[in-house]
Amino acid sequence: MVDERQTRTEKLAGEIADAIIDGSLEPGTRLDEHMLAARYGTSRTPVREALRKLATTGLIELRPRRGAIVAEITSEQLETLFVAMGELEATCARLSALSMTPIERRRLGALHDSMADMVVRDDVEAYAAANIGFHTLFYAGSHNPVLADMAATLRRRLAPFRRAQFRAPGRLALSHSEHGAVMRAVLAGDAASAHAAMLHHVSLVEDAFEQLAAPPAARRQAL
Amino acid sequence: MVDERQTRTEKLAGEIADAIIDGSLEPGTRLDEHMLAARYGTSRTPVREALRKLATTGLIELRPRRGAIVAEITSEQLETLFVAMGELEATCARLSALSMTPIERRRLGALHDSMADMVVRDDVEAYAAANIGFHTLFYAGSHNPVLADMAATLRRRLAPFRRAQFRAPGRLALSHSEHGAVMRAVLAGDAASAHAAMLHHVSLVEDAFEQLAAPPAARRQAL
DNA sequence: GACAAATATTGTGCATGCAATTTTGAAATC
DNA sequence: GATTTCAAAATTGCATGCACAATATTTGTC
Repeated sequence: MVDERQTRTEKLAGEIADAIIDGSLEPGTRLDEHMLAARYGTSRTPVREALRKLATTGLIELRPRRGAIVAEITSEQLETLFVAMGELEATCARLSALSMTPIERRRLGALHDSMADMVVRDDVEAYAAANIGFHTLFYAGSHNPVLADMAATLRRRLAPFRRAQFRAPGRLALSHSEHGAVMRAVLAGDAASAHAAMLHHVSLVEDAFEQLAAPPAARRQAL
Repeated sequence: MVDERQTRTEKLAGEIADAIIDGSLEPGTRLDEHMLAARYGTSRTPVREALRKLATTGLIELRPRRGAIVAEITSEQLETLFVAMGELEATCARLSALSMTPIERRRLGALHDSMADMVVRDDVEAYAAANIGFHTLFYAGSHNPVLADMAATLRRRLAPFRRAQFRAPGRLALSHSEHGAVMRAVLAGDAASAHAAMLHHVSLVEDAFEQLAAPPAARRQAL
């Protein structure tokens, strides 16, 4: 059997979070403690502790004595989350411009180059995966784990709403060109430009989301 | 009896957090579940749930199967937290410049004016209290509850390390003048300047902290 | 006397059970 | 037929107990 070093609570928190992010648990779903305990083959205690943890990330809503539900997000709150993520990413880019090491800068350039090929091949899958890596480089490059954590948590939380971000025609090339602007500013050590470029880049993603809006019905049917 | 609407878990989380922030529970202290349960007159279950919650804010460290301790912070981590808070505050100021309502702008001006009197009277207590209000105005003014929450949480977490921030001579006047710069940029709707001015302002606070550094011994004795 | 191994003890992780609150459903009234 | 009232069911909050892992202590050996 796999070396089971993490506690049931942690494993549960991860699995429930995944189920929410990949859409198996829709927003508004009641998270009955008995039901979850039965589904994952444990008692209610670790389920309760996992729910508390998820509640702090905002993924679920915990109402005292009234149980937990998968967080329902209004389009207004979604907008707020996207803005917050954009600002955090921009801040990470700003700090990256100031404090990335030469090795980190080289990695950034290499990744950006390899992504150019994916654009040419129109390989959406590969690009989407590499895109996460690209942004993660700035989290790390900020050399500030606190901000990096916040940004990563938000990105994860918004994942369900970004699935189709590269579907629209021309998105890949546009994204790559935006990446280039951010990268050049960071490599030049220009903090203000890096901030502005990243903010502009993530705003585009937000726009892409809005074009796909009215998602509740669409997402439900997608199950 | 007081209307006890919140659960024991929530109340416990609050009380333990307060104890950590006001210094009753020193960094490194082991948080024995039985001990806490006895001290607060409950069973271990709500204590455990409260500890999980505090762990996500970073106030305590939860090591699987090895119990919880009040987070020990290295000066490096503290630096990271101060930088993160500075960036978040600067971001809130930036957004405030873009989206504060006329009413919020008027309140900002009024508070800043009233703080001038406190500087003249050298009323450190009043100024410290008003200072929190001043910064809180930007959290609200960002019109982004997600960012506002993050900033407020960080400010709270750093509170123990900022107690003496206005002690040094001339600090009050300096702080007030910095506030003025931030305020003017925000009122002028100059996002970039607001960002820069706030970043500069909170960096000063960080410097003030560093002058008081080597805090472990000093803080212990202060109990 | 120092170090290693074995044992005892403490403390966490989790299961289970009970009390109290919330929710649901049905009956009764308007 | 709609609405209110009340009781039953379901569900959460919390307490308690047990098993196992981690730590402390003791014992034995070099």
